[in-house]
Amino acid sequence: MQLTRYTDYSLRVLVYLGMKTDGWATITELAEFYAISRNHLVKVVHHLAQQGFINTLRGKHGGMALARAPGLIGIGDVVRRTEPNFHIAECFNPTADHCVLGPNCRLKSMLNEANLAFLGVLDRYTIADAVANQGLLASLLPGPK
Amino acid sequence: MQLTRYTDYSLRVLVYLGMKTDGWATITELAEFYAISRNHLVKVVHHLAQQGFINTLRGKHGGMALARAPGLIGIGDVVRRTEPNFHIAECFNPTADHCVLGPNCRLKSMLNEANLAFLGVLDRYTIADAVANQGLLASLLPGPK
DNA sequence: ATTAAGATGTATATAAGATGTATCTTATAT
DNA sequence: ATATAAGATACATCTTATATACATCTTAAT
Repeated sequence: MQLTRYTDYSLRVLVYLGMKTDGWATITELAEFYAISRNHLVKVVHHLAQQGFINTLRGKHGGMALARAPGLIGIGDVVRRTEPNFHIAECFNPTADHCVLGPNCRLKSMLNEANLAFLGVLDRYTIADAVANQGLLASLLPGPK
Repeated sequence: MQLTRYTDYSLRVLVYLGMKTDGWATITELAEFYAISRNHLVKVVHHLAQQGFINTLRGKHGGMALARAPGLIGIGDVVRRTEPNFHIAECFNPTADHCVLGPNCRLKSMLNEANLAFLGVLDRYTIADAVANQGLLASLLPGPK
């Protein structure tokens, strides 16, 4: 059981932005910092902007910043809007479900409850919580331009 | 976020065995009932036997049965022992972790807490709970030989 | 001895996910 | 105005995890 790297990267982008004192960054800067594919990050950033988590600006001196204070961005919310699906078992996916047990099986409701518990925990935290020890993290960042 | 089909099938095998009044079944019977790959099921069954959830018998009139009463087989236990990993994010996998934030990031502990909550819910249920409406399920089964 | 069942190891196919390439659009500094 | 630095978008490809298939071995009942 794992989240996609897409979701992982989404969270990391938001954490990074929460870490920066000026809150402003470019995709290239992020890709270099985390040493991950810039091309992939482009899509992550684009999606985060579509979902309203960040604001982006094209053109010279463009970049991105959090759209709200870090304390107002819930981790559960990010995961829910980023993870492609929560088809814990086959029966969660209407277009792929072939299980003959159907509604007679109680596994589905158990797994659903577990999934909600998972997200419920994440709903108790925000990006601000993830960045709590800002001092240490800041030391990893490149200095001010 | 989803469990592997391997885990899904493992649960279905146990549910099926819990459903049958005599508690005895063969791989072929299971593969036909669920209309899934027999070859894949072979491995699922083998693993369930290794983990002590079922007893198997080779040879003529062989097959499998639950090793304990359905009420003593916890769903969480099955999922934990069947799902190949719980690497919720990259940083959970020691051999693949490249994230520069390392221990300075609090996302990991949040995600871990969420994962434990997920399994915690499943720990409250057993195979017996999954089979609760035995009457309905029994009607789906082939009649006594 | 034969047969029906599971055990085991290896190989292959499939699908999802991650990444790469190319091109387009927008903003702004000069 | 124009050049340039950024993000936006579409498409192609590579990689890997997962699922499935195949072949052979082992065991037990008849």
